[in-house]
Amino acid sequence: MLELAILGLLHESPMHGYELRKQLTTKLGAFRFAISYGSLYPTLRRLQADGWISEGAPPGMPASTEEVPLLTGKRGRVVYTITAEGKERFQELLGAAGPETYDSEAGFGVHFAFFARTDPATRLRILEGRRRRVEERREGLRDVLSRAAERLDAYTLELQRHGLDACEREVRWLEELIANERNGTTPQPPSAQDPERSS
Amino acid sequence: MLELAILGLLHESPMHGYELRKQLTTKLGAFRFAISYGSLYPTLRRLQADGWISEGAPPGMPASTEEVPLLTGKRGRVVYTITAEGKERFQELLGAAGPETYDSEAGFGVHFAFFARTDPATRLRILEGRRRRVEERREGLRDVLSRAAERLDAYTLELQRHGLDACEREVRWLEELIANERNGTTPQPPSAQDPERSS
DNA sequence: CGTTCGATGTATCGGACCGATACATCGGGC
DNA sequence: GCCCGATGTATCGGTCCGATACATCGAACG
Repeated sequence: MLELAILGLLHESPMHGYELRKQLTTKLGAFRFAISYGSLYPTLRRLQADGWISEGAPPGMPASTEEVPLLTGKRGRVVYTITAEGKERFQELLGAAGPETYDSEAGFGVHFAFFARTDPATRLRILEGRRRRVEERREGLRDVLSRAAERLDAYTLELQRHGLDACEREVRWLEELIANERNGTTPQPPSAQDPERSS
Repeated sequence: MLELAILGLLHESPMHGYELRKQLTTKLGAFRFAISYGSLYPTLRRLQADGWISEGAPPGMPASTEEVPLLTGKRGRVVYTITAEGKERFQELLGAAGPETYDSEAGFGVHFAFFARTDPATRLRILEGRRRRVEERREGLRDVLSRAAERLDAYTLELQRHGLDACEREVRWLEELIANERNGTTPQPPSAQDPERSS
């Protein structure tokens, strides 16, 4: 999950850890409150070991802009740049639409956040998969509320009702997005200003 | 988190792992889809080591009812019973209203699910703490939407909007619950049929 | 009658992610 | 001159998840 998110952000521009976390928080803030450094830094090191990202400025760009002068001490800010292999990996992860994509809030949120760079067919598959998942959950809650309501106290009942309401709302939201997706009226800016693969 | 949930369920009646998971799923199904055995069984063992629960039927009850006859093979079903210390521990956890109580969905959900056995003052503190947390999140989303809207693509924007909507809805829900709580018109069954401490 | 299949049931392992914590630098206000 | 909050990198222990394995039981199906 974090892997996709990090690659996606570094695909837009090189960044160091702190900035990465801030961007992660604002872009995915709707689904998770904040990403912990305890997961961010280990993941960064793993991505680097796998060759998807590398330390330092991108090879094409001169590294002299402004990231170096600030580090007077020993442990300066470390800028991470996505590699060519990393970009391929990103596309691969983007295209994946397995259960891990819609099972968790976070998983769906991250994929959705990069929908502008996902091809339309995959977008549709992810939205429909997510809808199916939420519908299952909704049915489960309805069953509990209709069949076992008398055996639960009022607070638990209220919790279920609130959960059911949220499910119904999300399903309606997804329906709308799916409909938009089908007739191309996507709420998305035309790809003119974002040429899909700028490398 | 799991600790509180398990103690709460075992407080109602002794149970084995499988049944525990099912109850967990229906009672807390509004917040988490299902609890994994990978967390359930280790937690059960930890609780047993700490002395909060014990294997076998409760000391007061004859264990002959129906849990023993089914185990013909070697590894039969293991019934867990809450101990007296476990009940104290449960009360202690119930009364806690720290950040861990409202920070995560799951944490809040579990506490809320046992509100019928929580004292009114704690209920109010937890609801208000949760509201505060969700309001902060809501403000963060509003800031992003008003200040950085033009720098985000339409999908990310839509995600934020949906998140903001969910936050506003939850705040309203909490307001209602808090109001009910304050003038005693709680949607809760009077404590007559559940004498708080039946041991 | 055997067999297969789904529900019931216990259990472990690796991995993802979090929360707390530590430490270091820098700019600005007092 | 000093402290404080924002910036910045990093680790550690712990919680929980997902996949997997394995065993029993009753019912369905040939």
